Amino acid sequence: MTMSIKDILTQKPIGTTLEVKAWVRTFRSNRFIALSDGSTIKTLQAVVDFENLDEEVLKKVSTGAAIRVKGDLLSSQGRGQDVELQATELEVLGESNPEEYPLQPKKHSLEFLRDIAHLRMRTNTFGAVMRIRHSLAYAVHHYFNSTQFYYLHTPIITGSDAEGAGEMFNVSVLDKKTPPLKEDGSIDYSKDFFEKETNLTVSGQLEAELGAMALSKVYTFGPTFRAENSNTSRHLAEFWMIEPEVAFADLNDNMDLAEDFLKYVIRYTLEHCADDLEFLENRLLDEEKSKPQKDRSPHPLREKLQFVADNNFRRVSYTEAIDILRNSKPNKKKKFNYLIDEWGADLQSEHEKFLVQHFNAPVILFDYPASIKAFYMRLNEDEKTVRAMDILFPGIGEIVGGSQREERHDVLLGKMNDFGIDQEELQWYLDTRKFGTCVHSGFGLGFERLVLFVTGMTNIRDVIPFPRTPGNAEF
RNA sequence: GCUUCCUUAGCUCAGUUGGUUAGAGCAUCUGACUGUUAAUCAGAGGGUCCUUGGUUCGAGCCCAAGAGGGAGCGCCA
Repeated sequence: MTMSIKDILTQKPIGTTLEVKAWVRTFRSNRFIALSDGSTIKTLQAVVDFENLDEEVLKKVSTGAAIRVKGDLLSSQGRGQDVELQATELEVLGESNPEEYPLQPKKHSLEFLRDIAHLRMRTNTFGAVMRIRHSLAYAVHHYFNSTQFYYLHTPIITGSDAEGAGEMFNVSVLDKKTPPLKEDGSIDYSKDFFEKETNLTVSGQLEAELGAMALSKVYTFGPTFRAENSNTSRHLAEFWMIEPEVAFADLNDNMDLAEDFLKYVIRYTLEHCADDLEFLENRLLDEEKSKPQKDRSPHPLREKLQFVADNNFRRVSYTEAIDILRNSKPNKKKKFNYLIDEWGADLQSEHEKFLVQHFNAPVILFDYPASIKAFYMRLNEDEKTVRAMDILFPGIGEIVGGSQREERHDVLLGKMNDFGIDQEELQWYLDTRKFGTCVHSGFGLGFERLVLFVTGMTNIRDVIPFPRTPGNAEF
């Protein structure tokens, strides 16, 4: 019987004969092989009688090799594990030349592993991150399915350039050296594949709104592309975004949804990824040992997650936040790089960090000045602010951005004029406000930022299998 | 895009004021040992000191340009 290592270690069918196919992590004392098949962070110890095995076969049992082991599962004589596989058969399925294999049974820097991203999932750290990433994705679908949302597949190639969420990657099959030109010398996209200019999507929100106007509650969960030259540990050029959109929901409903959703998926990983979280927690503690006290995390990873799952997020209006910031110590002592003096200022990372620390909890900021937010956000009665909200997480900053959408046709039209957005381009979007318009809201959540928070990793390039960033599209 | 730091063995790093043959730990290989858990012990091999140009009698070290990477900022999710 072939079993996964996860099943063997949880079911512990002592006394049965099993076959395992897995990769060698370490081979100690010519007798003990630590085997990993990626099903769990834990390894299965296979015990071989090297006296009775072909020496040539044993020599090929090196770190990284794929092997098949058949044997009897026994309770272990050693202390490090409950059970072990006493091998009766051993076959090397795929060799791994130890002189060339870059992964050694020792610690590697995350920067080095990033260079060998095609192999890094074989390490404990990346195995744990990828399993948690999977569980979070599963929990996302589970949450929405169980609350009557429908999963809407919005287009990846978009003909709309009015989403306004950032620089776009152009999609074209035209000849790059001699593209067809219009009379004014610009590229004639009517000769292109789609007979118009197209780009990779920067957001599925506008299309999700169309879905919500028919199915009431929808969400997207797909790849998103931004051609911004952003060089930070929180940005990717290709990332996965979750965008729920709900008809008949106002901003308060939206905040409730986002908070409930985040708590659910975090709780889900606490329950289902305990081994991986424990490993990452210890990894983090170990790494932070060399840091000064002030740079260390205030709480171990799982405690931090439990805290977020158990406590209410602090809801603070932009206006209140400005008051808090204006009267804060770093502002009065001019420690901020950007001092807060008047209402209307955009909040910088340093201010968001201060607010999260000030409240010692995740913070939801809402009702921002209309001038610093997108055209589609609903104007408040004060005509100065819009029903926008951002959720700020410790260590991550903005994890969610959302709003109640402007459902009034004339107001939306006015805003589009103010922002210089072509009406004809978004005729289909305006139609939702013409036919059966209603109050509706939604938000966008950067999936990788969620994975960052839950895993305690610090660079977003380490929570996606193959990161795309400016100057880097390897693998 | 801006600021700043870094680049020496497979990996992580040390390398004094510019001075003879560039070091350590781990990894790898060889041997010993064998119920190990970062196994242990002995030995060996392993270098385009990121690249190019310059200063100098002499450059891993100084200067300039370039490449790659990290952190921070801006943009955002």
